Amino acid sequence: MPINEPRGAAEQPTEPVRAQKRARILRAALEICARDGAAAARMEQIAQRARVSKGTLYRFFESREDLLLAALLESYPQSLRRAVASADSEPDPHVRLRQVCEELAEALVEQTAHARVHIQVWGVVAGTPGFEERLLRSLRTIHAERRAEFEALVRKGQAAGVFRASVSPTVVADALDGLLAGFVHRASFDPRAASPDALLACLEQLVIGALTGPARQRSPETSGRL
Amino acid sequence: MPINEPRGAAEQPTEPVRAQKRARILRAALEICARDGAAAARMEQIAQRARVSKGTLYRFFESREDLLLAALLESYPQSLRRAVASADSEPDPHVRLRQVCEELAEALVEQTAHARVHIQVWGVVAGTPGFEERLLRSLRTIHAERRAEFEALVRKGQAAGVFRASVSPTVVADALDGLLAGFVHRASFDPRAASPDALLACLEQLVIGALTGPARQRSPETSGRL
Amino acid sequence: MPINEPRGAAEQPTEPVRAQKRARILRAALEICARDGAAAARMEQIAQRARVSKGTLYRFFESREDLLLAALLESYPQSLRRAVASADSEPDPHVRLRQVCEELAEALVEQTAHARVHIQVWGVVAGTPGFEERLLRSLRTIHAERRAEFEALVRKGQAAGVFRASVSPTVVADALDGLLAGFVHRASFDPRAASPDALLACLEQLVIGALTGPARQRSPETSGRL
Amino acid sequence: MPINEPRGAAEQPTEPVRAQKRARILRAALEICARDGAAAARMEQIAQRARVSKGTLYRFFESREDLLLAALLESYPQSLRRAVASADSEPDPHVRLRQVCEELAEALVEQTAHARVHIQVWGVVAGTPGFEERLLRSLRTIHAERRAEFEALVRKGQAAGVFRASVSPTVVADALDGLLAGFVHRASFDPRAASPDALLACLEQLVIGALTGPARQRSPETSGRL
DNA sequence: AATGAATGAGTATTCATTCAT
DNA sequence: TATGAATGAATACTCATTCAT
Repeated sequence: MPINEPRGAAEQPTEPVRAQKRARILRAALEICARDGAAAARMEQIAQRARVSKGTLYRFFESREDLLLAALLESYPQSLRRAVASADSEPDPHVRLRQVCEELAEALVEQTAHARVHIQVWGVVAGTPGFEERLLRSLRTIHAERRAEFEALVRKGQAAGVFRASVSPTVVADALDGLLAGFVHRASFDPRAASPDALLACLEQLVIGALTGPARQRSPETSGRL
Repeated sequence: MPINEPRGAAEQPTEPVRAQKRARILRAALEICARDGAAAARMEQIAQRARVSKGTLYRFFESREDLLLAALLESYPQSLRRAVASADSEPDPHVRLRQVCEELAEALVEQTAHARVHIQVWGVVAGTPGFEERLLRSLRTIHAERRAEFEALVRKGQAAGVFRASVSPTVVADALDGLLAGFVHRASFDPRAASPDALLACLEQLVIGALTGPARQRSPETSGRL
Repeated sequence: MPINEPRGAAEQPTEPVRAQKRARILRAALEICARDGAAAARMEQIAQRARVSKGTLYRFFESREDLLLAALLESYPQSLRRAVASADSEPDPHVRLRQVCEELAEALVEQTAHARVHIQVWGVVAGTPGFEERLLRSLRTIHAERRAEFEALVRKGQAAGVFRASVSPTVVADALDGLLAGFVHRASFDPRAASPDALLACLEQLVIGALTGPARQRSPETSGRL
Repeated sequence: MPINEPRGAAEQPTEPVRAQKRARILRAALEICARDGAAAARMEQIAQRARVSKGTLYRFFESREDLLLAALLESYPQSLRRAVASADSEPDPHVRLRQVCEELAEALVEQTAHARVHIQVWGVVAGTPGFEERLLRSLRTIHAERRAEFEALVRKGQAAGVFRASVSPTVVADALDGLLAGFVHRASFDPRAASPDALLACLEQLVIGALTGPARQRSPETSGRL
């Protein structure tokens, strides 16, 4: 096999380098957007931060809009999906539901930081034909996937007979997604009030409560404290 | 004090004219932001639509940021507060809660339209020292007031003994506000999925359910009343 | 009448000022094109020379192409038409023909200076859709008018019986126009060889000769000297 | 000297390859200039069409101006000289003169196509010190050579006693060259009006007419031979 | 010698803001 | 007070040229 190495070696090193450069550019753009706002993100500044020249930016992205949108979208999935990406191996729906709620609360802070960039870039991309559509489509997909996961979780618990059948899985999924989105939104201008704890309390008292019954939210001795 | 009226009469007629002109400018700015995005809202265009000259704009607002922010903030309260401003006279907390939920669902569409402007203007104002802070402070106030109203409503029902005491009024207020904000956010890119009906279902099954008990929520004899 | 003056005076001064400014801009552009070439004519430079700001340029012309083309076209007619614009009152076709030939020879120098600008601007405008077509259409018109004048002159002389009827007026017009254009072209890179005298000799020996007969080009005693 | 061939054989094969590559580059440049205009001729595009890399271009030409100017100048002689390069063996000056006129008319179309490139490249080169001078010097030489050929033709005919001695050979040469240049110029924006036929008519009625006398030009017995 | 990725100087254009009228 | 002509700072993007491979 070492005999074949050289052939590929001549090209292989190129790709990682290119990918790294691209990643550096996107990270630079994201950092600047988060700090100064996307409207203030100059190509020159992004290039400097990524340690490339202005011209190089255009070897990777067609335009400023293209670059900023890529920076947003390629940072989105990780941030949003991580919320429900934890070990799916937990068999007990009760425990799993609780885990998911806690993960959502934990994700709040990170997502809030992202929300700022999201708004910034949306503002830049809005009105640019094609780009806004790409952004919207991407968001729809992400949220739809997240809701589908929530819904599957509820159905599994209902099938197992541990969650109330009277509550619609769709509604629960909408509520989980909606509460997270709402808290992210509010946290972007009022992080103190829209805290992870407050989100967790909502999820426990309303969502878990609806699925498991008000008296058994968690365990008798702790429910009173929440 | 009608007695004082005549005194100011010499200039009073001027004031309404000035106020009207200011309102015309703000309305023009808002319409253009809603249609083309704030980034595309040119001072020239705003002036034309408001039927004043470009120079006049600067007799009312210090800068473009100032004008756009004013257009956003002064349109905010109406849109947000209207959601809970309806007849507060309803004495029955059950009915009142239901009304509020329906009002929230109804407000969704209008608020979604406003969310677009909100994002646009935020993008413009972001990075302008002072202005962004004004925007955030204003948002905090609006949401705090809204949550206070929700909370008062819950407390009243609990005091009357018709709402469960085990649910925290704060949590319910957070959830109402959060669900609305989340649905508004999602509706801004997926209005079909984040429909008023879906929001209403969440509010009914989770919020009303938590306050009034799951058993009454769906039972034949009570569902009609809700 | 002085009573009416003030009314018009309030607006009238504006128009001349505007027209003067426009003319200043065009002259500045033309001078720079003639000296450095149109490709090197920067908007900044034109603005400085016209003593206006860069932004003002765009209040008069949509784009750089628009400005340069206007500078070329609005300087064209004068230069080209002057060649045959002299007193048309001369009744004797012989004398008139001779006058026209001398005028053409005199126009050579000025037109040659213009030819440089012409080439420069054409190079800039070429490839800009719409602008190149405007340039070509304008040129066609100018040359067609000039040839029509030449043709009319010949016909008049033939009708009077003083020019040979065997020579086609169209051909003479083509030749006059062609010789002038050819000499202008050559003079643009070899002004010494393509001199007004050389052009005049061509016109006399060939064109006048063809119309009036080889022996009588002018008068017996001078024909030998030419 | 075929004997010397082998010695250089080690590198000679390289030379043709190099020359071919150079020719490919020039042809590519010319084609692109003719189609899109010289201002739009990108080094990248020229390289692609010539099937070499951008870097290679600079092993043959110092700069873009150098390359475009070479493309223009090295295509010029062929185009211009071909007009009078045909069989010089014709002994009869009458026939030869007629041939040359017909060749000029035929050359018009091709030269007009070339004129476009000429203008384009001139526009690019103008203002670049040194290059513009090279262009002008080259043009002067080409036209001087052409006029010298015309002049020699006339002198030969006059020496043989078949052309009128009263017409200056220099003037005829100027007129032939001037008419061709003028028609080429005009054909570049009005190819319909400045047709080969129109040029031929001018040459026949004026130039040939002046040399052979108006009476013989159209008389039945000679017109067939012309 | 050949390649083509990287560079960065160079510029047309926009538009918020000013201020003479 | 209102106007809108004038201003000029600010910036995305291009492309000739270089040079490490």
